[in-house]
Amino acid sequence: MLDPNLIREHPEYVKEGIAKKGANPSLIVDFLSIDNERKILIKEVDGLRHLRRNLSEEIGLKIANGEKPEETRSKVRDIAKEISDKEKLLEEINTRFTNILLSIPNIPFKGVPLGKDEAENIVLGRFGKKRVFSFVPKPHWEISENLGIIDFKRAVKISGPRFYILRGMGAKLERALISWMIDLHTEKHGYKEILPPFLVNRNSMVGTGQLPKFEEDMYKIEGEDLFLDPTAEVPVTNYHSGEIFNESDLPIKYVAFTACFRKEAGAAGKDTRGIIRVHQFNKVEMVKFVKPEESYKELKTLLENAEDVLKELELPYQIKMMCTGDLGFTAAIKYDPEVYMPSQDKYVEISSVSNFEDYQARRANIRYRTKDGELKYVHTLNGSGLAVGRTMAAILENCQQEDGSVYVPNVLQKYVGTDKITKEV
RNA sequence: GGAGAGGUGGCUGAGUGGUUGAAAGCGCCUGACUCGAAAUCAGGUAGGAGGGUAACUUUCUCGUGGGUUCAAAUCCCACUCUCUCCGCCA
Repeated sequence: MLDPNLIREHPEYVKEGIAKKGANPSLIVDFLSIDNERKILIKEVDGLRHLRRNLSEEIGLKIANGEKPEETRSKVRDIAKEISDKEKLLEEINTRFTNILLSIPNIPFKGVPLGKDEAENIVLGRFGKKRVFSFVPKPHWEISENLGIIDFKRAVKISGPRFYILRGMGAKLERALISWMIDLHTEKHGYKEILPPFLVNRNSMVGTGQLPKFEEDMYKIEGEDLFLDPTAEVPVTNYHSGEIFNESDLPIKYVAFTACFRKEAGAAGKDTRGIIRVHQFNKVEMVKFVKPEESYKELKTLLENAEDVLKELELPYQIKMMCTGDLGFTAAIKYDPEVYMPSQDKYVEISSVSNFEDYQARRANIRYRTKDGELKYVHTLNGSGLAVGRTMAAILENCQQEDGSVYVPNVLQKYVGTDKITKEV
């Protein structure tokens, strides 16, 4: 959430900021009026509590002195009644206060280009060499079905649409990608590996900003306070919720593999074939907790770490910078590395690297103590490194051969145990 | 799932109705001593929300929520989590 003081002191700035994301600036007007009401009520309640306390102590003294406290006692009884009435009002207003704070999105970083939606995102650069094909490259779903390494039909039977089953070398390639990516980030980039639960509670989902606003996109366990991870960002960021670091502990860098579960509620008809948009996919995610003054430096290396995966796999990619309208609810800035898919001659999002500044840290209450003893919110960042299913799709398409086989990128051969995937039964 | 025990500050651990947001110890910070360090001595050391430029001040928080009472860390109820034993189970 945003700093309430920032909203109080610079309401116009905040209004403009959230308007760039397409949020309604009237949220800020509402917030300020609730805030005002709340402060008045707090003052009243605090005053009454103070009075009650003093009179109660008086009663104690009177009893000790052998005096009769009845008169004071009935006075306090009346005050207590008044307090409990006002407390109910305060509780109500506190709920409204929190709810509105939770529904105000983060403000874009000043360098983020203004834009309404994904059409106005900016390509910052293209990297890697696109292969010249001597044949018409096939889409990954054809390649994989021909090879017998992905089964789409039976996935529908046992689960439903937007699921898929990996078999044989398909399954092994997926496993290899996960292991290799984690090893790359732990050994080369200095991240600590975490394997978190795939189910998290509501509080965690609120902490990272998935809830309360995007509940319809999340899978919920019926009758329990549990949701399926939409991304490892949720368990890993909340790993430190409510905690206070020492300044010397920062930065903290984690890499985590989880399966990710998404309803894809608003995506009807989009990417219906293949493994690009599915309800369950594997992802390796990097998460950082850093000092505010270092967060943009850390963002840069985070992006480099994500790009490194693509570089080592020798996959052509581009970096897109999200415009204000496509940043999402919680991010202040976001870069999307996109991998080249030959069959469509298009770049497809394969990672997403964001700085949330202190927005998630406030929600999840993650702070650190400076050398001077001051408490401050950390900045949180995360980036996929990478979405494993989409990486597999990219490998299948970019590394396909005319005979239908697929060569395995150098760095993976050790993990897969072969340099070539051929048709299997 | 059944039975029992227990949740107090960074940690250990006192506290069973009235200046207790909380003794003591450890840890940490500052100062003194020291060439420096250790030891020792003195002092400081939870968080949230209001108010105040600030010093400071009011209030809330002893797992969570409710109740009793003029007054609750302390009494009552519910829930929750942890630990031990039994059962079940990958």
